[in-house]
Amino acid sequence: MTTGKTSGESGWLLDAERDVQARLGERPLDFASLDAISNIYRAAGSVRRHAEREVLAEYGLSFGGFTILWVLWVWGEMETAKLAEECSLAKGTLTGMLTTLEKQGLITRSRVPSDKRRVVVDLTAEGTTMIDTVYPKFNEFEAEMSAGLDVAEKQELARLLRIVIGNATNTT
Amino acid sequence: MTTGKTSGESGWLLDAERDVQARLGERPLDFASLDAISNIYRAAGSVRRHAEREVLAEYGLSFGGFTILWVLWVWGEMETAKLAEECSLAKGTLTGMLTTLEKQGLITRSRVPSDKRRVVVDLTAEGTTMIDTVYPKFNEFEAEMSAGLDVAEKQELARLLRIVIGNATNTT
DNA sequence: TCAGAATAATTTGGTACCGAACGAATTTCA
DNA sequence: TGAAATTCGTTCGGTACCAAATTATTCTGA
Repeated sequence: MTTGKTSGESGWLLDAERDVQARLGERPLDFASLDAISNIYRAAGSVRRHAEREVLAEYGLSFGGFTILWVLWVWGEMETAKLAEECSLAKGTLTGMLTTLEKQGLITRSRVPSDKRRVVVDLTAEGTTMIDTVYPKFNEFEAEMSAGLDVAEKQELARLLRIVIGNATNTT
Repeated sequence: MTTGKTSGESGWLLDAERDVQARLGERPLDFASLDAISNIYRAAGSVRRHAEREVLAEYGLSFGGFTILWVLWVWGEMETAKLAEECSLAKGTLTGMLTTLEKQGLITRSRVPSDKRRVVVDLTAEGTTMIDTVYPKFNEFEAEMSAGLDVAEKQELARLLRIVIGNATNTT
């Protein structure tokens, strides 16, 4: 059993870190990296689920769908290959999600006349209204998720993560 | 096109932040929070995909399956409710993944004699061998993912993320 | 004691997501 | 030119994942 620290998920990591140390203490493992990296997907999962439940569900949007809308909103119409890259999605996945968003009337697909293999995606008026409405709420949510960090700490967190992202994307 | 900031993904958010600001005009958004939080799921996605492709695929493990094995390895046998919580999985999801791992011969399920509703999960010998083999490689991978950060920075990253995790799990 | 409430895992129905295979359109170069 | 290679988006098969409904077991109280 886990012993200590009563509570749910927030006490979890402290226990985990202690227990891993106990279990694996003699082995030549890099605990600092373990701690840093494993917390990344833990945090991402918690934040994502929380966002879907508390912010996005009300509008019928998945996290991925929201991201697509957001990217189009910020950068304007975009071809699918570029869009998939910006959203960190496999292109096959994007196809399905675009179909969903299209059915919801939030985006349009149109083939490029000069190269009919290519498809350009853009927000509809409804899509624009949607993201206009949702994003401010989402940003409030982001602020809640980073409560307890001052601005310098938020910037530091973003900077450190940017280095990790670089490591994960540049090295094959 | 993405324009600015030299290279690929590390400059991405700076562009996005600038573009969002332009798009939203004078609206009072919290850009520091946006930057910090959005980088979390970006990093998590990159790291996760990279782990599945470069480390786990060779052993036929999904990221979630690996996590289950790891938790059992560190803490020993566990009831499913606890296991689901530790792995941040819905209990229905866990059921399916346990079935997969059971077919692979890596874990066993057994009902608790004193309460036959409950199920205890444990590693088989094969499961133990598997995680014994895989985890050191996974830890190497974690070190690669945090290359460029010194120990203090890794600890700081972990600390900041722990605060976010607390925010995402405590407030419902 | 025994019917209903509570609790545990599983099943169900649906989306998201990936990698690989596919087919259509375009480019290359003999 | 025109056939082969390349480059698109989509389709396909499969896993992962969630929320809600279901089934099996245990607990509760009149």
